[in-house]
Amino acid sequence: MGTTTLENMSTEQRKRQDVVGNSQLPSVDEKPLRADARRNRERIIAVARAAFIDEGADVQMEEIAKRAGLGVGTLYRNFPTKDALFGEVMRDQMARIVDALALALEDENTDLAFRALVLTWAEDAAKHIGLREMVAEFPDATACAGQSARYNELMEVFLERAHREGHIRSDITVVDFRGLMCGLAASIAIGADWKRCAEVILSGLKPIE
Amino acid sequence: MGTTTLENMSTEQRKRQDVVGNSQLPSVDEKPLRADARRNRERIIAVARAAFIDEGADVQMEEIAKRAGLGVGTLYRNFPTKDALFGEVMRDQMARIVDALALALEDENTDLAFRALVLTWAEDAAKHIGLREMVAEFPDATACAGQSARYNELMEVFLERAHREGHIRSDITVVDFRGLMCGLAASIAIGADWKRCAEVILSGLKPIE
Amino acid sequence: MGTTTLENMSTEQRKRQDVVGNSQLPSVDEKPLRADARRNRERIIAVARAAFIDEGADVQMEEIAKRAGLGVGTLYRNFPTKDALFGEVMRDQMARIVDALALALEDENTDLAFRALVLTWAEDAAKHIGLREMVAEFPDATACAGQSARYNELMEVFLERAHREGHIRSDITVVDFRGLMCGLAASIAIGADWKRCAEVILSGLKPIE
Amino acid sequence: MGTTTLENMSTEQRKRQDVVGNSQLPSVDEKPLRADARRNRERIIAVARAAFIDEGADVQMEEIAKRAGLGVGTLYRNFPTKDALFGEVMRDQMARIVDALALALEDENTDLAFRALVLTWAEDAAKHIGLREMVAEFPDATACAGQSARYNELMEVFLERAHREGHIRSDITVVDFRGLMCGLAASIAIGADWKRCAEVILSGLKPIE
DNA sequence: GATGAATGAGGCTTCATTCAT
DNA sequence: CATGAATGAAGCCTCATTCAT
Repeated sequence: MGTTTLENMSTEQRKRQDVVGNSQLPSVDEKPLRADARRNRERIIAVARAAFIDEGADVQMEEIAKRAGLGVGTLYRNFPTKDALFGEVMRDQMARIVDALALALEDENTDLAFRALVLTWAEDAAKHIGLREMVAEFPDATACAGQSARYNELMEVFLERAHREGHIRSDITVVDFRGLMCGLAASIAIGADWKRCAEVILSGLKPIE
Repeated sequence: MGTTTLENMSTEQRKRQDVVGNSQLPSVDEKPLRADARRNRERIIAVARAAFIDEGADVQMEEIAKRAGLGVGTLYRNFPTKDALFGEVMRDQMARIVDALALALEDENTDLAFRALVLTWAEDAAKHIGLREMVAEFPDATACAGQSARYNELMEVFLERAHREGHIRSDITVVDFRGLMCGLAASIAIGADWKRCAEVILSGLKPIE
Repeated sequence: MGTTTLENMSTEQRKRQDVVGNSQLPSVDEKPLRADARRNRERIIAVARAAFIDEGADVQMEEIAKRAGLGVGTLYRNFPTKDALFGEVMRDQMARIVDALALALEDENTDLAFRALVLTWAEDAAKHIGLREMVAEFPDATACAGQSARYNELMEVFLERAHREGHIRSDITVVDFRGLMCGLAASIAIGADWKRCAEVILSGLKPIE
Repeated sequence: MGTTTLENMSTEQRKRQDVVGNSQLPSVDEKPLRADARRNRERIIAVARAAFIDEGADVQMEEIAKRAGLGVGTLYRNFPTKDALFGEVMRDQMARIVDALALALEDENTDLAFRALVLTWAEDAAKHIGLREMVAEFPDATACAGQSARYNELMEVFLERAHREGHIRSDITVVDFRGLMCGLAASIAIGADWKRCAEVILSGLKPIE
């Protein structure tokens, strides 16, 4: 009792915020009207993100350009290298994750918010098997050091609060948690059930009474 | 009671069997003795395994050849393609894992044996970050379908027994467990602490009282 | 009478259509003008054709690229594999041969047209010793199955007409004729005189009175 | 009348001498008895000849060694390079051809002997499609310059006699004839009927009345 | 000598990146 | 600025040849 289980998912569902978000790409149809150079950049990121989180980092630049309805040259005008693009996409993805985290922090029901955060992540990871690879490279990416730092700060607070409230073990660090989330994605990518794996992690994070 | 914790690791340690094993490569110095035509094949596997489990699948054939003190041709004499070599290494690695599992099954203390299995895996994964990639490809590898099937059988028994004895939840499937182990490796590869992550998984696998 | 001999070649010459055609490659000097993205493809084919019909199929892709003043990548952008390029060149060459055949069919003087066809082929084969190898692979090439079929149809008609008019033996099939032309090229490639060999074939094809 | 046609093949058959000969390879079973180092060389040539005339020059050295029941090293002990082996096989093959020619020269019925020579060659070429490639390289092979020269001498005589007796045209040189034979093999290799093609050549070689 | 494992130059192909239009 | 054709380094693989046993 007090423990949130899979049974009351409907309640939890309301709280979740998809860390992947809508993939409403800016439509290609609109003829290159003048000031949408900015649009292009966002369009590229959107397309690249979709490609990278769905298929992993080895999607080719030509392919991304094609899907964006652009030439490769335009990709390279916006991002000097593939790594830079991947980095930018990581930043974008990280921003969503940080946003979701920030939102979760506002929830006064720490336990429920924490559960929702992990479950949403698992569900997203089930839909986008490339997510694991992307989050696996976060630590190395100087590109999104800022986002990463903010994530760490927020998660630090979140973990601390959750611990204080008795929801999770005290020894888990932010790095551990990030690792576990990456691991969760890896489990799911291999074919494991996202709900059960998420429950194992969630359950395993609880304090040992 | 019954719960094995991190405190009595020294006891557990005795029980573990390294699933990676000693990497004592036959030294290169010894002049190519005649009868070790066979040795060479094993040498290649050993070197390739070291390379693949330490750095992942994209180590180049030339590099493996160099490390083995051989020309690429020799690699290709023994394995028709890079995939074949990788597959063989997977089979080799899988064999160790299956052996460790079989040994664990012989232990009458199911709980302890289970713990040891997971902890050893975590420790290995910490030392060899390429392991995640390798195990992630097991399911697809026809090369080691046999090993994989045997793993599933044994683990099925193990999980069933552990469940019956009240050590783990009942809903976890073999696929889930394999996924969790792969995920554990992924967590660790990102920099999370292997012991803590393993404990989270182990703890999370316990039945919900 | 009716028999055309080597003596009145000048007359025949007018009727012939070179099945190899002018090898006027677009000069390399002209700076890569924009609109000749299409030109480049043709340039590649032209260069590759020159290489293949002069030296055979084992000219390297790098070599062809170099001669075309291009990088290998450009070759592969236009043709996915070397076989595809060779196939395209075959199609191109076959088209010329079929065109020459179609033209010959329009000539009301069947005998003369037939002679001219064979003689032109012999002369071409003398200039391009790789032609034999190329025509030898026509039958297997799915790439130019259409051209090949059309050749067969036309030649069937041609042979039938020539036979009906009493110019060639009745037992010769289209396959035989193609074989003989390939053989003619082989004879010439070895150093035999193209005119004499062609005359032997032509004479041998006449009906046995 | 006087003209030999396909109808009386049985008569011709008696006169022919297979220029390919029996492929009775020295049996492998006999344990390396002492003085058969010599045997090995002949065995290699026999096996290599079978391989080359059946499949062409790109049969691999390993393959030939395997078929000969030997190691590659032994091949290379006997022949320094693949070209040397191929050259030796050419010499061997050429020897058979020269022998057949010499035998044909002994026949007082020049016309019949000539026909038989060509027909046998065509039949052999139909059975061994690699023959074309081999004879195509005779001219370049210094290895069998002697055989080649002898062939030329004998054929010179043969052609001269045949011409004198009114069986063949006067303008055909030995090089032409060799070319035509190579071409005949090429025709056949492509799928043309060996008999009809041979008849075309034979008929074409007759003097123009 | 015989053996066959080892060698490595050379060929085909890919794909991130550059650059002329 | 956008485009996409061109580039070429780098990776996989083959096979004639060498060499240790």
